[in-house]
Amino acid sequence: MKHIKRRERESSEIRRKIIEAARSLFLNQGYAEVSMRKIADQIEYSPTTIYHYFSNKEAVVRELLLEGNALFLKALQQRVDEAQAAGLNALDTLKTVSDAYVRFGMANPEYYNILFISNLESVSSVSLIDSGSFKGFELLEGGLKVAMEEGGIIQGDEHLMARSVWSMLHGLTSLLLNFELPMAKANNELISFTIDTFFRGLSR
Amino acid sequence: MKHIKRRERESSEIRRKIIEAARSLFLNQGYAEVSMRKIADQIEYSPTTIYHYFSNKEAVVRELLLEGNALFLKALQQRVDEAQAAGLNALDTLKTVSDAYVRFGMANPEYYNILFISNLESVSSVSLIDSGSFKGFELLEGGLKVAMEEGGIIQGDEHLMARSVWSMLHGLTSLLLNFELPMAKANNELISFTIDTFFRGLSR
Amino acid sequence: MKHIKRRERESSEIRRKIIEAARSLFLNQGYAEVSMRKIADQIEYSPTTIYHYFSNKEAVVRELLLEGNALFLKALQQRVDEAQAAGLNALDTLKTVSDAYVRFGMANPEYYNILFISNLESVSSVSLIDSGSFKGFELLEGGLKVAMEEGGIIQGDEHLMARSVWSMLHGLTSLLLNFELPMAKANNELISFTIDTFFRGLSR
Amino acid sequence: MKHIKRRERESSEIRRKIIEAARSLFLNQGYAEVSMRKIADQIEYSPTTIYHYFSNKEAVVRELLLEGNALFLKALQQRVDEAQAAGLNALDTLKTVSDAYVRFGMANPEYYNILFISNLESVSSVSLIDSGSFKGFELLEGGLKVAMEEGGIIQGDEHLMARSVWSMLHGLTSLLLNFELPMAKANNELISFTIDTFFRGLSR
DNA sequence: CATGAATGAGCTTTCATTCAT
DNA sequence: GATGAATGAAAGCTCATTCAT
Repeated sequence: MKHIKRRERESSEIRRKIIEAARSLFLNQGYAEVSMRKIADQIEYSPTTIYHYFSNKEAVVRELLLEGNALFLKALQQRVDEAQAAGLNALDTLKTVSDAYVRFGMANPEYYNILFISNLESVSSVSLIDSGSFKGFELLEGGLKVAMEEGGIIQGDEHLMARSVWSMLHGLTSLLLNFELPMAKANNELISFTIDTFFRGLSR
Repeated sequence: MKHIKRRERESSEIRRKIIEAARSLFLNQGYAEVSMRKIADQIEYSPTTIYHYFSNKEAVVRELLLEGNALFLKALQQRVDEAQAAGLNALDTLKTVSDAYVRFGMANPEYYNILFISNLESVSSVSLIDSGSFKGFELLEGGLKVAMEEGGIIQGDEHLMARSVWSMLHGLTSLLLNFELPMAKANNELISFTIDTFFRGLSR
Repeated sequence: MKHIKRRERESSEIRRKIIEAARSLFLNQGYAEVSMRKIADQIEYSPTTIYHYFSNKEAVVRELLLEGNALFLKALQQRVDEAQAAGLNALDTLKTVSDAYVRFGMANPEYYNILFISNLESVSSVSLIDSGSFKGFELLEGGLKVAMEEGGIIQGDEHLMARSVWSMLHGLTSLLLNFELPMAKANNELISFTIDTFFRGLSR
Repeated sequence: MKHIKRRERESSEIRRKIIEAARSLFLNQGYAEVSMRKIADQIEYSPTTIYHYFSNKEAVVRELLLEGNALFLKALQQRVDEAQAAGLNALDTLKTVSDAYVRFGMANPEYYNILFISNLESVSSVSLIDSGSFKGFELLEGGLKVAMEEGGIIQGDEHLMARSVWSMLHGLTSLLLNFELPMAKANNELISFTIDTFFRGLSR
């Protein structure tokens, strides 16, 4: 029994190492640079070993994608829970969740890239319906609907609004991540200013 | 003399062909798929020939980048000129230029990708100061300053505001380009709604 | 004791499964496609398990070869027995055994390929003397000798004749198996015509 | 001009070397052993170089196949011509062409294997209609028809007969090539005996 | 008895690039 | 001005096999 447990753990450890390495390569060099060989080099195993744990390269990336999805959704959901615990209204909840979106991206640039920037067509087999981005979208849409009912924001098509909010958040995040413009100063300020401005535009 | 002239012209023609081919490959298959061999195949010259006109692959991409920059800036500037010809105030000018930004991205996805999405680190040698994005940024910043003076928008740090506007525009454009979410309906509606909302948030 | 018996039986079962899987891969995809991994996958055991029952890949193939040999010889012998039970003369016996040869090949293409087409040099360690092909050859030779004595066929070197008959049968079988020429029509007709013609040539 | 010629020749020389190497590997080790690397090693070029001359492995094998086809047909045709020059009747022509068939196989074992033993499905793109085997078959069929008309052989379906003759020849050749049975003695004797016997069976 | 772990060697193929001509 | 020749490096992947447990 112990034996089995140890084995399983070891198994998982290498699996972990593999996707950690993939994640790091992804972060530092982009998708094109994630190669089985480089992963193998990084974890100091032979390339063949990776094929023990993943059936091919796509499977590695898919795992990364799924993991990112889960973390992303968890981060959003957690902020929602906190907001509700604090008794925030729908509009303020939307704002704090928006903040959580951007924070997630900044804290997990590699995941954010995988999820929303790199166009991983090859891995599209991951069901969009189950994906964090889809669920996150629904969460956003739901929040907007409630905010409308509460009268915090203007009436309108919540679907359209959700796409609009998402655009703003995505732009904010991806510029922060990939374009450290020389004039970049206070990122925090930019984040709150942008979110505030946008939601002010939505307020009645 | 004539000879030389003809040669030069031919030279330029091939240069043209090369970057056109690169652009098309970029558009249709993504950066990773742009290879010297594929460019050569497409223009029906040998790979070696490309090295007559460009010292290496990076140089080809850089040229594309410069070209994209120029077109991008031109598109924005043109809209500014039209706005001024029409006697628009600063706020409305900003809005129509914002529209131009997104339209450029949609009309020139390959350039937009090269300029703002693909992280072409290798080509970072292109001076940012001269880049279209930088000039576009200044243009935006200037517009915001004037709008403040005109009283159309709230007072504040125009630099911060410019980054904020840019974020919104970039998010809008890149989501439109790379994430045709299944729920995508009316893109035009999304564009105008987002821009309007954001600038309403900036208005006093 | 029971334990051992059970184990042995299980052992044999897996041995069986292994060579069955190998045979099926051989048949469906050719020798090159028989890999230890694929066999393992097919029987749903780990590749390592195979090495419990066979020392290496060659051993698996050799087993297949031996099995094929046995079946082949059995098929021929059975037809001989039937012929004698029916009181056929030597010439007619030869003809019906020839038919059995071709039928065996068509009914067991994978074995026929292993035995007579694939050139399994690596497995040449199987003693030819014990092989079905050798025994089959002797059977053929013996039949020819008797037929000569009976006066059904011309006098001559029965060894040479046996090789000759074998050639004809092998050509017939292997063309039928591996070259379904578009003009292929009635295989049965071809078989009987060829055998009849050849033995008419041998008749006095 | 000289320059160009030399280049072309060199070009062809390497092409030659490549397919010679492939041919030799084919002969000595079988199709599975023909690898781009091994070819490259044998001709002492880098594997990449081969891709200058052939677009992929299949193209190399296809060239071999085409070449074999051509040589095969040429060998048969030549014997036909000789027979006609010598004024042979149709039956004797068939017999000498049969001999040529077997001689070709023995003289060019690698080609014979490629053409008629290895089942090169991947290369089936070579049109069967144009193939040497098909043309050779037609030649055989035609000869049989004439022989019937001349009264040298029995009346019958010349198509069936051609398949039958082909079977006999193929069996003879492939046994000679791939099964040097220990009892092998006089191959020449076997060849003529088998051909004679078969055609005696066909004679009226 | 059975297997998970691991590997070195090999596979076909594409890449950017250089060099001589 | 243009190219054919050539390559080293790297890609994703499969193979038979060994070893410790």
